[in-house]
Amino acid sequence: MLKQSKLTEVLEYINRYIDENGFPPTVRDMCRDLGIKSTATAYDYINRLKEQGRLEKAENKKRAVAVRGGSSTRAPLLGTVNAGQPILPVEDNEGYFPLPSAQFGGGDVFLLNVHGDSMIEAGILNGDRIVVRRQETADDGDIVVAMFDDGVNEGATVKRLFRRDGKIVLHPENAALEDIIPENQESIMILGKVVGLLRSMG
Amino acid sequence: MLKQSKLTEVLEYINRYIDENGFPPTVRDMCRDLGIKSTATAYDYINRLKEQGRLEKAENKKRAVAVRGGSSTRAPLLGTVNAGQPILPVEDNEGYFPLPSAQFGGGDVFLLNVHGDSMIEAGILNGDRIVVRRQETADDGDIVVAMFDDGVNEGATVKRLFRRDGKIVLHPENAALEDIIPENQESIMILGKVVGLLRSMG
DNA sequence: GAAATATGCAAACATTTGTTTTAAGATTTT
DNA sequence: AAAATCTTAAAACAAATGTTTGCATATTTC
Repeated sequence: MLKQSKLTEVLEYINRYIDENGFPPTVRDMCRDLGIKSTATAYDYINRLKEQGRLEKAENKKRAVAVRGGSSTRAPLLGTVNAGQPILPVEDNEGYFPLPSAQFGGGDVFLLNVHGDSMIEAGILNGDRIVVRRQETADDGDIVVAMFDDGVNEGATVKRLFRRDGKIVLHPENAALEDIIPENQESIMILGKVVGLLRSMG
Repeated sequence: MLKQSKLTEVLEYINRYIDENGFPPTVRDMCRDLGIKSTATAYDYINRLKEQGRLEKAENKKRAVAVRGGSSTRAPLLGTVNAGQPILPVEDNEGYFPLPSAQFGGGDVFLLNVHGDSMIEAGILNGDRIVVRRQETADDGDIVVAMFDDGVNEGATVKRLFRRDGKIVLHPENAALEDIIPENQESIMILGKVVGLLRSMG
């Protein structure tokens, strides 16, 4: 029986290669970088990893292996959101960012730059970049990105969502700001739930 | 002049393909999926995108295109740090995480899990994962990971660093906590500067 | 509207790269 | 220790895929 640790080492190599190059290695890349002396051996390792379900592989295609789950997901940065301003609705507007799937999971996520201090007491600061999972509903207490449009207030905003007296309340985590209870409740559209954030400092 | 929108469409296709398959498309994939009738045309598009710096491409290799900005750095998660506990010094202890280089830059960085509330007013919460750039010095006002060891206090900690009366002060961003001024100033070792953080929520 | 240029196509070509075959050690089993 | 099985290797093979060439058609320039 081949040692699991060897296969794991190969899998980690493939992960690393994809992270660094953006595309998977060939069997000959594996031979060179791992000290394997035959392409047949590397080929065999790949097939074993595939049998174990740890790797996906399309037959006969070149560089066509994909790590199950993948170590990174790609999320588009869609624009900027703050208290009251609309999101730029253009997809792929500011490029794609790879996110560590071990940190944020997979799924349909996008990024938004946060402007303003309305969520400062939840630890979301001006300039942070939030990770948003696309979903149309949310539970009480979730921090969401929501759009609404009534006569009084309008736009997209990041707030903690509550329901009170049958109405949706968008609650800023900032003692200086008031809860938002949109007049036109039907206009409220939840774009997603905030599942994480990235911050760059100094 | 070829329309930019067409090239952008091609780039988005490549992005999407990588998202769905985990590896880049071939010129023939592009022909089939985009209705292009010659591989030379698809080949030409790739080269134009490369000229514009929107795509990276390794010559002669199969499926060897990578979307620029999609590249990531790998950072090891070295352990946990809180106010007073030592870092586990084992490298590669909890695996490597790919970080978006567009967000955190390259360089020698590592990750640490943060335990405790000592930096809560700087927006660093319990459970956050900080991105630390390895360096041995720091400027006044930098948030650093530092170790020290004297009779009174010891261990590794995340604090804002100041110099006061010629002494290094480790300042918690939490009104409930006191500044730490290590007795044995010579024992202070700066492990790195906090340049970012990752947070998972809900 | 003719010349110049840019774009797209088809087909051939060249190379990379996955796959198979055969066999030599290494390890386990009998 | 012989037989059986597993692992790695070397080399050849086959297929996928990048690249080039020559030409036709559209678009721009004069």
